[in-house]
Amino acid sequence: MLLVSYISENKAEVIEGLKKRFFDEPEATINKVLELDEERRQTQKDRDDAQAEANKSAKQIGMLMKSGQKDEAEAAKASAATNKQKAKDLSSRVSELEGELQKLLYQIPNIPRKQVPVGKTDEDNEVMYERGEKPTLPENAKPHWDLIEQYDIVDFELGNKVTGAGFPFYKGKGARMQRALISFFLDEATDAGYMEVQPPILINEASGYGTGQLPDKEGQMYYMGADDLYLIPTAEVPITNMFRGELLQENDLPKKMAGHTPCFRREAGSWGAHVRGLNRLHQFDKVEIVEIQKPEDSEEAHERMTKHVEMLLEKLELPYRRLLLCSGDLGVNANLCYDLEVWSAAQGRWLEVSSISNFGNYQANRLKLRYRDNNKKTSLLHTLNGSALALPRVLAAILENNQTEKGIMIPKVLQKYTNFEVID
RNA sequence: AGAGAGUUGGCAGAGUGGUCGAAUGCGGUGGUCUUGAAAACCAUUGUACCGCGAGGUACCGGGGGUUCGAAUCCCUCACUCUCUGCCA
Repeated sequence: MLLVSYISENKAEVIEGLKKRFFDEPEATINKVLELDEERRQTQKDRDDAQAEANKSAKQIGMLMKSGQKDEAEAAKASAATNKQKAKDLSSRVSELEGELQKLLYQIPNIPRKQVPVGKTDEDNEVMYERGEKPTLPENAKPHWDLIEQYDIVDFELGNKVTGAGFPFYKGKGARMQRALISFFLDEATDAGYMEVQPPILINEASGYGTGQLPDKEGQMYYMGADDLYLIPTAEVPITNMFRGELLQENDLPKKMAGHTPCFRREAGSWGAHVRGLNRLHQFDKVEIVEIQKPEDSEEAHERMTKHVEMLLEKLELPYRRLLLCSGDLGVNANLCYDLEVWSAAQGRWLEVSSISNFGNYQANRLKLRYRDNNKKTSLLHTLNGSALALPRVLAAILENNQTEKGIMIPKVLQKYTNFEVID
């Protein structure tokens, strides 16, 4: 969430940013925030004063009791009680105001950076560039959902029986491909300086609020009511929350972590066109990279992370393009986001395989994630993350793009992980 | 899962109703001394909110309660440890 101090110091810019996002009634909302904050401050001041009085009386009573002046002590109790009641009333008013303010702040998205193009849907995203050569497919080329059946490497029917739609089994060379991709991605991340972590895949409510999945995306997560835990939609949640509430030292920065987890998404209401095969699943595997950076370094880190993911796609010999997300498609927590899409030759369309986001201090403010610089000043940190990479669509593209009469050719870089060169 | 014991500042560890934001030790920072270092000595050393400031307020696992006054008493939740049980 945004800092109230930031909102009040950059009111015009914030309203402008919200308009860019097509946010409803930006002026009214921002004014309400500032009003609530003003009232909260005043009420808290009154409360503190009343409490100070009460504390003073309590000390006096203590001394009177000690020196045996019981009557005076009894008299003082009356006025202490009045102040105490007053402080109590004001306290609950402060909590009320804080609650209202926070609720409002949770609804306000991050402010898009200047370079973010204005647009409402993914069609308005800006294609920055394309890399790699689109393959020429044989005449009888098939989409991946046919290929996985032909080679019996992913089984949706089995998944339907055991769990339900969107939970496929990977079998034989298909399963081995998954393991190969995970190892490859993690090895590359480790080489790039990320610490490998294996986080829990269930998270508590506080973590959900910390990275912003709660409250707004509650319906997208699987919820385990018996234990009040959520299945993670992405490793971003547990990994970033490693640092929730921490005060780091400048010399410990940056923090760079990479982790592989299954990811779970209910995708409520979003089933329909374009979701055949591996294009959209309820459970999928992903390697995620997360960075905690000083504010002045986050922009450079964002670019470096994106380059890292592009390098992965290049090594896998997949044609890709880089998109600058428009204001309407940008996630609420992010101020800048690049998507990487791979060319899925038989489907003849681009598939999103990675989103690399810079959240500025928006998440850090929720997380209370700060650092103390070498001048002893504490400030909020910046958080970033990106998929490096999401597996099913990468697999789909490899299957489609590399299909030949002899079978599916495995990219060279993966062969040492698969121990086979072709799926046939 | 059952029984018991715990949770205090960066760490260790006192404190069982009043001037306790909290002894003491270690660690950290600054200084004295030294050619330099160590040792010793001196000083300093939590976070957040409000306030121009002086200063005020809150925080001793979380939440609630009793009391004029709570780290200290009560309730509740979470977590940790020990023993027993179960288990990859």
